[in-house]
Amino acid sequence: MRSMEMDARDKRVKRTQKLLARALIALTLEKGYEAVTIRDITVRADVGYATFFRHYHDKDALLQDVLDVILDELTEALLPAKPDTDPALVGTLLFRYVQMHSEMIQVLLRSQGSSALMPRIIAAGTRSFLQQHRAHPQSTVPIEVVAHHLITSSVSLIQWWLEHDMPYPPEQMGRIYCDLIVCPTDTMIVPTLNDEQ
Amino acid sequence: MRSMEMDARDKRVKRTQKLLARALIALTLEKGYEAVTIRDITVRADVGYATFFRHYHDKDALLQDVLDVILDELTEALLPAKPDTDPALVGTLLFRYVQMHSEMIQVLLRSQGSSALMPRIIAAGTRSFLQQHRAHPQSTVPIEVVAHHLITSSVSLIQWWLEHDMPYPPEQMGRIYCDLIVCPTDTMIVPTLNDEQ
Amino acid sequence: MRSMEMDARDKRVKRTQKLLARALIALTLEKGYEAVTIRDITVRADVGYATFFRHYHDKDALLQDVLDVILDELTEALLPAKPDTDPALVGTLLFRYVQMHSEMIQVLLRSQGSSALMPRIIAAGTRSFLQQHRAHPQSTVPIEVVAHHLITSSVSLIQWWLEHDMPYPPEQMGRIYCDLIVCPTDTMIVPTLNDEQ
Amino acid sequence: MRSMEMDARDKRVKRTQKLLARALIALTLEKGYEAVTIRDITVRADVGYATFFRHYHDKDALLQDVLDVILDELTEALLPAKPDTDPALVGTLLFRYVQMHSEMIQVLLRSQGSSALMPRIIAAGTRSFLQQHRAHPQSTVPIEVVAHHLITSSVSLIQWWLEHDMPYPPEQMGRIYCDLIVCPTDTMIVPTLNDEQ
DNA sequence: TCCTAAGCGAGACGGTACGTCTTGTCTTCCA
DNA sequence: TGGAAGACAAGACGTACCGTCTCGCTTAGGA
Repeated sequence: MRSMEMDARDKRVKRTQKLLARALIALTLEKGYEAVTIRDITVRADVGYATFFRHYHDKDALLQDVLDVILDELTEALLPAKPDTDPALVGTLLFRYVQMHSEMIQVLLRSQGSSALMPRIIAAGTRSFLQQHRAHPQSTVPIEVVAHHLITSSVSLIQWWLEHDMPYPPEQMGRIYCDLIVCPTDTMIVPTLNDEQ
Repeated sequence: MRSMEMDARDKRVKRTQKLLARALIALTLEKGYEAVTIRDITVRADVGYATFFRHYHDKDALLQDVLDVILDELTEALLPAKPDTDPALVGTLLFRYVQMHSEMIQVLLRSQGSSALMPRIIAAGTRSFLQQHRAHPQSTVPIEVVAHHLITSSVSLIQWWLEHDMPYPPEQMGRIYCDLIVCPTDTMIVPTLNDEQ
Repeated sequence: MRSMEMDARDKRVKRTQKLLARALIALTLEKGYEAVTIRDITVRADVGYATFFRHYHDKDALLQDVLDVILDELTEALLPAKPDTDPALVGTLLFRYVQMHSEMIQVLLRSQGSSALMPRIIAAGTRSFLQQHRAHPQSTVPIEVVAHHLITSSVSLIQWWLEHDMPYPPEQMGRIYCDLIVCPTDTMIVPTLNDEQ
Repeated sequence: MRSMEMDARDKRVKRTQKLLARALIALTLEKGYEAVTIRDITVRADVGYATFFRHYHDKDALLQDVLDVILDELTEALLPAKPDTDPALVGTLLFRYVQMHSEMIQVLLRSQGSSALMPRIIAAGTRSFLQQHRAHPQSTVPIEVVAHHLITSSVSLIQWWLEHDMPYPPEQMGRIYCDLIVCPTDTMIVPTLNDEQ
C-alpha cells in the first residue's frame, strides 16, 4: 500500500525537487531567469544533470511548479477576507503575503515572457473576478476590460514595490492599492448575487 | 561636406537596416520573438549572415532600434495634444496611433522580458510624466506610484486591445482609457506650473 | 578498476575517433587537406558538429593523431632490421610499409605546411639517427647535416614514388634508396659503439 | 607612344606592387605565411583593401610574383658557371645568392604547400636538369629520380642552412653540397652532347 | 585650360568556416 | 534499481576573412 503515506522514495523525490526549486530561485536572483542554465541549476542543487529531466521537462516546468504552490497559497491567504471586507484590508493582506515571499515572487515576476507565466496569472485572476462580478448598467467600460485592468495593475503595483525594495509598509500599500486600483472601478461593477446552490 | 545629406553609402546602410527590421517584425508575428533566429532574419531580409552583426550586436539591439523609432514617433504624435486637452481625446489619439502601427507594436510588446524593453518604456514615460506633474497635497499615493501606474496600465490596456483584435474603435478606447486610468488619478496630482517658455 | 581494460565509454570514444580519422583521410584524398572543412568531416563521419571539438581542438590535431599512429607503426616495422643489415633490405621494408599505407601517407605528406607535420617527422628521424651514429673523422660534412639530408631525401623519394603511382616495386625502390641516399653517406659516418650501460 | 618607357601610371602601379610585396615578406617573417591576412598586407602597405585585388587575385598570386623574380635572378646567377665547372664552385655561388636574399627565400620556403610553390620549383629545376643530362647506361637509378632527388635535396639543404641561421660560410656549404648531393650522382648521369649551336 | 580616364581609399556586402555554447536524449556505471 | 556521469546530435551564436562591388577623390595626359 503506497498511498497516503510517503515512502522513502517519494521523500527523496520531494527533496530533489525542493533542491532544484531552491537552486532556480537563488540563481534567478543572481543572474536573471533567462541567463540561468539547466546545468547551472543541477550544479547548484548538487544533482546529476540528467536528473533534472527526470523531474521536469523544462526550466519553465520547474518554474510553473514553483508558481503553482505560490498561487494556491495566495488564494488561500486571501479567501477568508473576500466577501465584502474593506478593500484596503484585502490589499494589506495581499502585500503582507508578498512581503513574506518577496524573493520567490520576484523570481516569478522577473521571469515573465519566456514561460507563459503572466498570461496564466491574468487568466486565473480574470476568471475568478468574472465569477464574482458583473458590469454596472451605467458603466462605459466592458467588464472584461475592468477585470484585466484590476489584475495587471495589481501585479504591476507589486512589481514596483518589490523593485524599489518595499519602501512602504504593507498597510500603506493596501491603502494605495485601494485608492489607485480598487475604488476607481467600484462604480463600474456590481457583485454577482451569488446565491448559487 | 558629408553632414546633413545622405551619401549613397548611408542610403545603402539605411536600406539594409530597414530590411532587417522588416524581417524581424514579420518573423516575430509568425513565430514569436524568442523563436526567431538571426539566421532567419538574414535569410528573410535577403542579406548576408555576417552583415547582421555589422549593424547590430544582438537580436535585441535590432529590436531597440525599432523601438526607438516608434517611441519617437509616438511622443511626437501625442505632444501637440498635451497641455490641457480632454484626456479622452489624448486617449483617442493614442489608440489611433497604436492601430496604425499595430503589428510593430505587438512585436515590441510580445518581446518584453528578453531585452530590457518594458523597463525602457516605463522609464521614459515616468520621467516625462514627473516633469509635468507633482503630487496633490491631499493625496495618499506617492507621485512615483501614480506615474508608474499610469504608464503600465496604459500599456496593459493597449496590450489587451491588440490581443483581442481591437474589438472597439479608438474613440471608445480613448473613453475607456480616460475613465479607467486617467480620471481616477486626477485628484491625486496637479500639473507643474510650467512657466518656462 | 578502470585501467587496462576498455569500458564501454572508452570504446565509444575510440569508435568516434576512428570515424573522424577515416572521414578526414577519405575527404583529403578527394579534395586535398586544406579544402576539407570540419563540418565536412563530421557529416561524413556521421557525428555531431560539436563532437569534433570534444575530441580534437583542431583539424590539425586530428591529423597529428593519425600521424602518431603511423610513425609508431613505421618505427616498429623498421626496428627489427636495424643493426647492420643490408641497407637495400631496409629500404625494401620501408617502401613495402609505405605501399601498404599509401593512402594515409599521401594524406599526411599532402598536408605539410599547415600543421607542423614535416618538422615533426624530421625532428623524430634526426634524433633517432643521431643516437645511433657519429661523424666519420675524415668527413667534411657535419653529422647533423647528414642526418637532415637522410631524412628529408627519404621522405622526398617516397613522395615522388607515391605521386607517380608507385611505378617501381618496393624492391627496386629499396635499391634506389640505397644507391642514391644511404651509400653516398657511408663514408661520412660511423655507427656509435652502442655498448651503453 | 606608350611602349618602352614608363608612364607615371605604370610607375604608380609598380610602386603599389612593391609595397604589397614588401608587406607580405615582412609579415610572413613575423607570423608565418598562412597567418598573414590580406587585410594585414594592405594595412601594412598602407594601401586600400580593394586595391590588393586590383593587382593580384590571391595571396598566392602575390607570392608567385615574388617567386618569379627570385627564380629568374637565381637562374641568371648560376648560368655563367654551368658548363663543366667544379660543382663546389657552383654550390658556393648558389649559397652566396641564398645568403644575399635569405629573408625573401625563407618566406618562399616557409610558405610551401599552400600555393603550388615547391612543385613549381621542382618542375622548373627538373626540366632544366633533364635538358642537360641523360642517364648513365650502368645506373640502376632512373634519370627522373635523380633529377627529383637533386632538386629537393638542394632545397632541403638550403632550408636547413637558413633555419639554423647560416652557421657555415657559403664556401663550406658549396663543398657540402658537392659532397652530399652532386658527387654521389655523378656516376649515374652523363651530360647531353649539346651539339646545338 | 579644362577634360577624361585611370589608380586608388574607403568600406558595405554576400558568403563560408570557425570554435563555443546550450539543450535534451540516451547509455553506461556504481552503490 | 535509481541516481550520477557524461557522450552525443543538433544547431544557434558571434567572429574572422574572403573576394566583389560601388562610390567619390585625385591626378596625369591629351584636347
